[in-house]
Parts: sequence; C-alpha cells; structure tokens
Amino acid sequence: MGRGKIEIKRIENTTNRQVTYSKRRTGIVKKARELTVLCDAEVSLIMFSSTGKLSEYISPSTTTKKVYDQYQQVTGINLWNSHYEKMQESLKKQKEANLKLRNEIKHRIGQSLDDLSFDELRGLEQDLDGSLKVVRDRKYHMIATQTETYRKKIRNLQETHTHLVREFEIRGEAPYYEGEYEALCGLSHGAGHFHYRSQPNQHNLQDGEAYVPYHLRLV
Amino acid sequence: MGRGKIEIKRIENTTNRQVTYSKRRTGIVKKARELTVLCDAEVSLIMFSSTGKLSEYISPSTTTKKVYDQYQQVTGINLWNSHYEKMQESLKKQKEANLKLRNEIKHRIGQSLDDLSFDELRGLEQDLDGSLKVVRDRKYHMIATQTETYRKKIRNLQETHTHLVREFEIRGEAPYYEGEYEALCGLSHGAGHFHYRSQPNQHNLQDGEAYVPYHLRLV
DNA sequence: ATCTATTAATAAGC
DNA sequence: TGCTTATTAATAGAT
Repeated sequence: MGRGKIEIKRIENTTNRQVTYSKRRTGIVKKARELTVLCDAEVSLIMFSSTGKLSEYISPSTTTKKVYDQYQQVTGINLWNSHYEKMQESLKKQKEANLKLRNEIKHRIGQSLDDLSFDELRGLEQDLDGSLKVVRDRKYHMIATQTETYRKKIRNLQETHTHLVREFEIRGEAPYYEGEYEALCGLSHGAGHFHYRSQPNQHNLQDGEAYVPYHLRLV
Repeated sequence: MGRGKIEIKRIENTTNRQVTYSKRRTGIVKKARELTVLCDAEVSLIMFSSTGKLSEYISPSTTTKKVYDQYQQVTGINLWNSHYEKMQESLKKQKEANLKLRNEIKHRIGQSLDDLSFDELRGLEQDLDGSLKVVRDRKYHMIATQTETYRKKIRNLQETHTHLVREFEIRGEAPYYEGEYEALCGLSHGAGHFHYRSQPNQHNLQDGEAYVPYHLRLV
C-alpha cells in the first residue's frame, strides 16, 4: 500500500527507516485501539524503536501490570523466575545460616547440649573458658583504667583544694567544708561509679538489664 | 476497508465480534511483524479476547521478559513490586539478624569487646561464667555416665570370665591369659576412651578439631 | 507534515 | 475458521 510495493526486510536508509517506523507505529496503535473497541479485547502493545525509544498502547480497561499478571497466569511462565529463584535461594541460605548461628549461641549459653558429642562438649568448654578469661581480663582492665582516671581527677581536685586552702590561710579567712571533700576521696577507694550485682545470675536477664543476648532480642 | 464502512464501536453480535477479532488479530500481528523487520524495532503485543483467550506477538530479537524489564527501566515503574519488594525486605532482615548473631558470638568468644559498655561487659562475663559452669557440669556428667557404663561392662566380663575359669577348672584344664583381662580392667580407672587435650587453646581450633564454631564455617 | 497513487486490510457473504 | 471480493484504510514515496 503506497506508491510502490515494498519488500518486508530491514530498511537500510536510517531516515527512511525512522519515518516508516513513525508512520507504522501510528498505524498499529490505531489498529490496537480499534481491536480494543470493536472486539472488547484487552491489548498491550509495547514497542522499542531501533534507537531504543519506547512507545506503548494499553487498552483503557486495563493496565500494563494487569496484562503482565494475566500473561503470567495464563502462560504459567514466571517472567522473573531467574531473579525470584535466586532471591529465594539466597533467603533460604540466610535462614539456614541464622539457624546455625542461633544453635551455636544456644550451645555457648549452655542450652541444647545434647546435640554435642563429648569431644565437641569438651572443645566448647575450653572455648568458653578461654573466652571468659578474655572478657574478665577486659573487665579488670576497664576497671583499672577507670580507677586510674578517677585517681588522677582526685589528685587534681586535691591540689586545687590545697591551693585554695592556702590562699584562704594567706588571707586569714577560714574555708568551710560541707563534707564534699571526703565524698570525693571516697571514690578513689572503689571501682568508680560501677555497681556490682550481688549474684551472677545466668540468663535470667530481662530487657533493660546489662547484657541481653541478641538471639533473645530477635523476633 | 471492506464491503462497507464500519463505525469503530463495540460489535454487539457475539459471533461477528469474535470473527472480527480473529481477522484483525491476524492483521495486527502481521503489522507488528512488519514493523519489527522493516524498522528494526522490538515489539511485544499481548492480546486478550473478550473471552479471555491470550494471543501474543514478540519480536524474535527479544523476549517478553526483556521487553518488560526494558519497559520498567524506561518508565521507572516496577511491575512486580509486591512480591519482589517483600522478598527483598525479608532478605534484608535476615541479613541484619545474621550480623547481630555474628556480633553476639564475637562477644561470646571475646572479640570486639570495645563495642560493649562496662555494664554489658560485666553482664557478658557473668553470662559466660554461668554457661561455662553448665557446660562443665554436663561434661562431668557425661564422663560419669560413660565411666559407669564401662564399669558395668567390666563387671559383666569379669563374671563371664569367672564362669569360664570355673568351667575350665571343673574340666581340669588350665585357661590361658594374654594380659587382656588386665587391660580391660584398666579402663575402669580413667574416663573411658576419652582423650584429653593437654592445653586448652582458645580459638586456634582447626577444621576437624572438636569444636568448630559455625560462624567460622560459614562462607 | 501533507499529499496521493497504490497496495493492503478487511467486512460481508458463503 | 477459510475463501472470495468489493470496498475502505494504510502507507511509500514525493513534496
């Protein structure tokens, strides 16, 4: 249809090709619209030109997503299986890994020990023993550091205080105490502001207490 | 084009509508194919008849999935949001949980202790202390159980042996030892077949050793 | 874009 | 559905 018959093969002249694309695109969209109206059909027409430009027609009675969903339902082909399956696999692996981690924590807090052979149990015991030593050392180190810090503060205050007293003496006035100095000195005897629990209680820790294991916090 | 001009509006006669659908469907697919070839375009044409029957044309150079992927890229509309996003969220949560679990284990094996406040550290210490006690008790319990089992076995064997000796004596023959009896008795002194490590080494455990934590096994 | 000669599509009928 | 054909619609090439 036109001034001459044309062979249905790629139009090599770029300009010509683009002009023809434009014309025929209009034509096919018109056809799609007519099909929709005349025959009460649902049509999704998506076109990319050779330059990658997108054009589409979609019947007003539907949406591209609906058509796509229907398409999948009818064909039974899940278009994004590749993505989907990979994600599912990944999810499964993560869940498995998490389960293993949870199990390890369980063992480390002394639960489900039936799972372990004697050798494993023995290894775990030694593991915990070593870890406890590390943590304990760390705690003592923190205490020592804090104590040292406070000791230095006290010394500073003491010096300041001595200076002040001396100044007062020079001026012939008497400084007044409110017992604050003694209170400050008291700090250098203990472990600073740290308050100890009387009894180490095992895993009765409630939310808000010092160490709440993550596995108890997770849903 | 046809024996008469028709108005573009829904064809009320069902048969007629279906006939027209069939004819025009063929026509539009032909147009789509020609557009593909002539203009080097990519076309996806999906049609549902009023009875829900699916027909489609897809350019040979592509696939329906590719077209929809491109479509999404260009439009920015994610057609499969619902499933996909839920999965992604789920995956994210799992990964977060995984990280937390790993962190907890790290703390429990005495690593990354800088993360913890003093109170947390103290809680962790008490936790570990309690866990260690539980594990240790369990170990001793296992040793005791095993020992008891072996003791019983020994007793059985001893009785059997005594019986045999008596029988031999009755028959007036002398039984012969190969030192096996003493070897068997020796078992009841120790902890059965369990072999102890000389030194508790902390986290130098290699693959194949007694207790390999899961977090080291995971990729 | 617009025009128009020409081909292509198709409505109606079988 | 498939074929035929009169008729309309689409469009190739030119402007």
